[in-house]
Parts: sequence; structure tokens; C-alpha cells
Amino acid sequence: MSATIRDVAERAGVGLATVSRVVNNSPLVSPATRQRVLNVIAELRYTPHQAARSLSLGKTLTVTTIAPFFTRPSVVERLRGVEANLADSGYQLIVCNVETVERRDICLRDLPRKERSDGVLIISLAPHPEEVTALQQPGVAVVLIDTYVAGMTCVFIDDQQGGYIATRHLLDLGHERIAYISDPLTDPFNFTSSRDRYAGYRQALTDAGMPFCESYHRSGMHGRYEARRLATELLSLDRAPTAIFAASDTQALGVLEAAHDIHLRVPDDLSVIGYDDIEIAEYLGLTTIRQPLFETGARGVELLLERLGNLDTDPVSERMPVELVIRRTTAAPRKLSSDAERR
Amino acid sequence: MSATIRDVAERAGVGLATVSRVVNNSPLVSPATRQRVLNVIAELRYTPHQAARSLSLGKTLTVTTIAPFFTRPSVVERLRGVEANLADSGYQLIVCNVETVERRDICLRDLPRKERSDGVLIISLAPHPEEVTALQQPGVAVVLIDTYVAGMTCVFIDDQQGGYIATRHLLDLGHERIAYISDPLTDPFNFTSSRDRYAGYRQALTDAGMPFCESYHRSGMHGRYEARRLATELLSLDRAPTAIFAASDTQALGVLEAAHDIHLRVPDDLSVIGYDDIEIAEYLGLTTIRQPLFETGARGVELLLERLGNLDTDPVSERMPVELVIRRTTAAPRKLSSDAERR
DNA sequence: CTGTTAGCGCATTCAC
DNA sequence: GTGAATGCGCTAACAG
Repeated sequence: MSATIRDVAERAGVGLATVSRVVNNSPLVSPATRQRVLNVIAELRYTPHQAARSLSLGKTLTVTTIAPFFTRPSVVERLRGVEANLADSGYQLIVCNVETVERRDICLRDLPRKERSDGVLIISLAPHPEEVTALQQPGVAVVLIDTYVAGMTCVFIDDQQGGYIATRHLLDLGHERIAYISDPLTDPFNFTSSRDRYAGYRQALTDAGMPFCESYHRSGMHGRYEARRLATELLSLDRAPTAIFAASDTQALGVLEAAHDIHLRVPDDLSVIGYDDIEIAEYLGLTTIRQPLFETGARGVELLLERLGNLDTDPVSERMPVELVIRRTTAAPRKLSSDAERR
Repeated sequence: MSATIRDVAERAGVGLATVSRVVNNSPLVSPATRQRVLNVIAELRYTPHQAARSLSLGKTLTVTTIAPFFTRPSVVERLRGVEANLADSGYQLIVCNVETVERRDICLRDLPRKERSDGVLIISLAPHPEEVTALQQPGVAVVLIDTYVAGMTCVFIDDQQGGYIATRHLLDLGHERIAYISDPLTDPFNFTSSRDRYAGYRQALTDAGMPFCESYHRSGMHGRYEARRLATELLSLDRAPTAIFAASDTQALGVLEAAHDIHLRVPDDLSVIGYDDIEIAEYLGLTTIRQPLFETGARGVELLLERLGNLDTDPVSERMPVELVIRRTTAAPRKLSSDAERR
């Protein structure tokens, strides 16, 4: 059995409280006894028992992160931001991966409870209205990452702006047939990014006086294969698009594959722009919208830690900027170039 | 304040123990009272307090995973395997990311203690001999993933075999100048994979009666950029290699970049083989050695869960197989082709 | 400055 | 079947 605070106290010839004070760096201990206790602690390899500590403190000393689809590079990057800022806070990080809707609902309902965790970070999953009221119960601090919900503390991305910028970039290059490939706009997980980026896409089209063509928007399950399929459909349309905006870099890869399949050259025959700027994007020269992934995680933790201090602070929400990164998969459409030459 | 077991007991007009029995599915409760208690539990939204539970049980109900470099795709995939198998076990998953040697040492020393966690999974970090004896202290179950240490329970990859197969594949294609790019063979984290794969590489060369050329082995910090630099060095050698075996797919990407930089065509001018078979490998058509990443994590948890049951089982170790995946970055060397033509 | 005491919420002997 | 009592290891009042 490992040493308890009592063992240390006896061996050092002091009371329990003194040991506790030493462990918790209380200044109310004379240097002499402190040193003596410290020696015994080292000797016995004493470590405070986490559970006992939390029970006594009334805090779990734990932060839970609920995230969908671990594998998605964007989620990993956010998680890394979370971990980085939590490592030295004294809080342990509990992670919970959500890959089904059932799990999503269970996690959102059961995990944010003060008996389980002092704070909860929810990544990319927007709580439904009923869930929001449950989440606002006092006791647990909740911070939403990559999602905006009025009345809750969130660190989110201006995805509408991102969609706008992406589309605008294509428009500026002279494209007139711009398609958008994304996850389903409404899904049971309640992801919001595809939806917001879509709104930006539509807005940019409108602002440019460009008509929106229903058949230029395709959506399907997230992932490269599905995106490839959707892009193939798009590219075999009568008036095939000359540019495709994919709601994520992963999906943009699928688009590139589809183009390759039918021997279209990128960017000569087809422009492709992604979203996220994951690591491989640079390698592939993919034009994309960069969003601060790591930073959202890191900032989310900061806000959570603040709230952990005093729970009754007003919710704040912070919007993080996106940025267009132009690389080698976008260019002026061929038709336009020839038009230009003709003049 | 949230409801405690006492609140439930009072409201249901029963004793504390009865509520506890209901919560823990003890059969020693009459159906009638059970139902009554269940109703009150639902009504009060009662959830057992984790910390109190563990304190009383003498178990933390927690499993800790220590993993280096969250970002590495291989680590993420293993973690996913861990999470998948732990989700329904009733244990919470605490994750700890290690990005510096100091953290590595601290984590390995402080986390595997029964006061903190019932079980620990250590991914890709080989404990040093002193650390091993500490890890074998009773109380915590420890399972090593992607690492083999005699006397401990491990799920590991036959990396020497992997290195052998990779090199052998190149040899079979007719290559005679085969280089190897990897992490440093010995590093303070004590990663073993680069070392083992190197051993396999050397062995394959020897078995083929091929001399080993010191300058064909380059090592440097893990990552694409460094690998690109190393490959560039290699390719500007007088007798440049015709094939490069990279110790990871990520590094193989760097090699591909280096080749591209100097307009070498792959696989015509240079063959490249990676290791891991991460998702992007398929997209790029990278020939590689596939290792069961997800599975090692998943299997590691299974073994841990078993050990959690009875701690004094003998350590077991399981070796997982690797597999050559031939795609489009390896081919016979040009020189040989022309030799063949000449005949 | 330091020791003593009383819970924190729950599982678990024991009696009934 | 069920309830009352005990202790898990620690922190925070409190008294000295």
C-alpha cells in the first residue's frame, strides 16, 4: 500500500494538517518543519491521493473534453491546444470521443455534471436548445469550442466569413461556375461549420450578382471518398463547375482525386479551395482557408480556467479570424483566359 | 448543489445502503423498493459522485495514457484504438501528451501510481531500466504499446521485421543503393522504432550480400522538413541512392519533396518507401509498411482491463504483424532496367 | 506556527 | 431484504 498523509505525519512527528500545508504550499509552516516534512515525503514517495483530495475539496480537479471524431486532423489540432494549456494547470484532462449520435447525446447529458468534472470543453458540437439550459446549470463551467451559442462562453470561428472569402477568391479569379461540397447542412450531431460556410458562399455569390445554382451544391458524409464521389458528379454535369470550394481540406483531397480520375488538371482545368489548412495542405500546395485550430483549443482552456475560478462570470464569446492561403490549386478559369486573350 | 445518495435515501424512505445496492445492481433488493429508488434517482437526477466512489472503493476508476506528440498521425490512431475500447468499460480516460524529455521523465515517474490511476498505457515510450522496476511496483497495471520491454506487458510491432521487409522489397526490385532516413537511433525519449527498423534494414542488406554504406544512413529530428533536408543531402551524393527507405510516412513525404525539388521522378528516378500507412499514404500512392496502429491501442486496453481484474497475472507480450503495401513510389531502378534491356 | 476534529459521498461490513 | 455504523485520505475550520 502506498503512503498516506498520516504515515508522513507520524514519521515526521507532526500533525496531519502540517503535512497538508506543506503539500499545498501554505506559508503557515516554519522552514524547519517544512524541510523535515519534505524529507519524509521524498523518503516515502508520498503522493496525495487524488480522489481523497477532490472529495475533500469538493472539486474533481478534472476537465473533460467532448470531441467528435478524434481522427479528423482539425479535431486533433484543437485537442493539442487544449492539452498544451491544461498540462500545468493541475487539472487532469479526460477525453471523450464521440462517433455516434447516441454517444453525443449521452455525453452532452451526463458528462457536464459537477460530480464528474469541474469543467467541460465541447468541441465542434453545438448543443440543442434543451441541452443549453441543462449546460447552464451552475456547478460546472462549460466552454464551447468551434461553435457559437448565445448565452454560453464560446471560442468560435467566423465560418461564414471563411466561406465568403473562399468564394470571393474564386470569384475574383474570374470563375462563374463555383460549386460547394460539404457535410450535410443539417445533421444529427449538429455541426454548424458546413452550414455557416455555405451561408458565406451564398452571400459572396449574391454580392457578386452571381446566380446560385442548386445543382452546384452537394453534400454528403464527411470524408475523402464521399467528397470524391460528389465531385465526380459535379464534374460530369453539363455545365460543370470550373471551381470547387470544399468545406474541409480532407474533402478537397477527394475533389483533387476526382479531378485526377478524369484527367482534369488543377488549377488549369479546375480550381480547388479547401478549408482548415491542415498540415498536408501545404505539402500538396492546396489553396485553403486557414483557421486557428490549435489556438481555439488553447484559448478555450484559458477561458475555462478563468471560469473555474469564479463560476458566476458572464459568458463571453470570442470570434477567431480566418485567413486565405493562396497556393497552387486555384487560378483563373481557362475560358476567361482565352476571353482575355481575345481582347 | 447536486443530489447525494443521502437525499435519495431520505426521499425514497430507505437506508443509504439500499440506494447503493440499487446503483450497483446488487440482487439483494426487492423489486418493489428497487423501483421506488430508481424513480427517486431519476427525479433528482442523481449521479454518484466519482471521487467519493473511488475513495470508498480504493480504485480511481481511471486509466491514464501517456503518449508523445499528439500530432503524429500514428499516435492519434493508437489513441483512437484506446478510446474505442475504453469507452464502455466504466473507466475514464486521462490523456497526457509528452513533448519534452522533462515531461516524459516526470510523467513516467509520477503518473503510474495507484493514488492517481488504476492503470496506465504508455505509448511508444520505452521506459529505462530504473523506470521499469518502478513500473513493476504492485498497485497499478501498466501496459506498453509499441514498445517491448522484457518482464512487462506489451503490445508491440515487429519493427525489425518491418525494416527488413521494406529493404527486401527494394532489393527485390533490383536496387543496390538503398538509403535509410530516420529519427536519431538513440534519443532521450528512448523511442525504439527507428532503431529496430534500422536493424532490419542492415540485416536485409547483409542477407543479400550487399555492403552497408555508412553515408546512406541519415537521421534527424522527426518530421517532414528535416527528412527533406536529409534526403536532399543523400541525393546530392556522388553515388546517390536509387531508393530511400523512410522510417515513417511523414518522413517519406519529405523525401518525395526533396526528389521533386531536384526534378527527380518517383519511382522512375528514385524509389521511396515509407512506414505506417497513415491515411494520406494511400492518397499519395506511397508504398509503405503497414502496421496495425488502431489495433495496438485497442489490444493494449484489452490487456490492461484484464490486468485490472487480477493484478498478479504474469506479464504477457504480443507482437503484431506488419505488412508490405506496394503502391506507386517504388519500382526497379533505371540503371537496372537499361541493364536488362542490354541483355 | 501547529495539532485536533469534523466532514466530503459512498461502499461495506455487520446486525436486525 | 434492509438499515445503521465505520472508514477510505484529505482539507479546512478551529483551538491552542
